Amino acid sequence: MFNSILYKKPMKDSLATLPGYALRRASAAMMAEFNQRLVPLGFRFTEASVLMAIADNPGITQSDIGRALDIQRANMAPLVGRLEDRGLVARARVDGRSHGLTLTSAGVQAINGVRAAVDAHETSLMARVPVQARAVFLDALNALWQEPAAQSSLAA
Amino acid sequence: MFNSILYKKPMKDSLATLPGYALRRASAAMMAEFNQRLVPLGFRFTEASVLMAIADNPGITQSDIGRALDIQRANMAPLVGRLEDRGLVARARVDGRSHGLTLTSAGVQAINGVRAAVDAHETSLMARVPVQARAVFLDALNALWQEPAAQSSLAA
DNA sequence: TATTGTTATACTCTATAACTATA
DNA sequence: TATAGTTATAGAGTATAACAATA
Repeated sequence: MFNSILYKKPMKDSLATLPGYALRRASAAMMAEFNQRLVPLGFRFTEASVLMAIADNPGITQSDIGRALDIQRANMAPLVGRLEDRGLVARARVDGRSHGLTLTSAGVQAINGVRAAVDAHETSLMARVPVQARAVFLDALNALWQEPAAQSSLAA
Repeated sequence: MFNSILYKKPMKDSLATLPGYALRRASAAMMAEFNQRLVPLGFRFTEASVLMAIADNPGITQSDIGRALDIQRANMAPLVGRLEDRGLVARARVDGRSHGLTLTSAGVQAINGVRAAVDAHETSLMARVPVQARAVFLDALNALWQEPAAQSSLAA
């Protein structure tokens, strides 16, 4: 059995020809790689994305972040709470019910590390995309979640 | 506030220009849509993918499926257990420790429904991909998880 | 020694319901 | 009535460690 790997007949894998399956595997692989980059920074993916949203939009509310990033309000609460406990984010009441979020100075330092990790990750990712696909790859991905599903998508 | 939506200034969203972020959002959106298609069939995504792997490779073992689909051995046990309890999959000892998996007749019927859902989903997905991207989209996605990461990918 | 299947366990993300206080 | 934030809870996917049986 010294060569069990070489002699093992390859399994049929009809899943690999399906764009939907490939999309999920690609996303999972890239998320795993990106999360490894975030480990030394002490962040998880959702925390990093929320920090970036606040850095881009100082004073934004939790609900607006949730709508933009597709994170439930209920899940934003403990997430922002952790960032506040770490001294990275400050809440300031906008009106009686809304909190405007801003980065503290420690938060600004943290976002710099996050952006470096993001840049490295995006470079690594695009390097694996075939050259002839690079110009259209981002638009194709964005079309899948930004465009409304075609009419009667569930009946297509 | 009758027009709060119209007058709400659009937030800056630097995430939307990142292929890695777009990949995750696209995958999440497509998974949500596909899972909705599977609800009436009574399956979850991982169950459907395992059924397809067995249909393509009768007699395959749990460990081989796990390696092909990137599912941990430990997580295959309860997953296959559920399919067996529903009478869709049969286990037959290959040797003292391996079980070869095959579909029962009920499993064959189930896989037909799964394949119909998959076909509808893939059609709906590709319809949203810009025409000029379709020829290269699948290869780009597969490159992201099938190709080994570039050397020193975490330092790139 | 390595592999298969298994159990137990834990973490992350996600989803819903319900509550308060405010608009 | 609708919205913001919160709490509690549950489901699904994923990850590691450990074990017995077998190769």
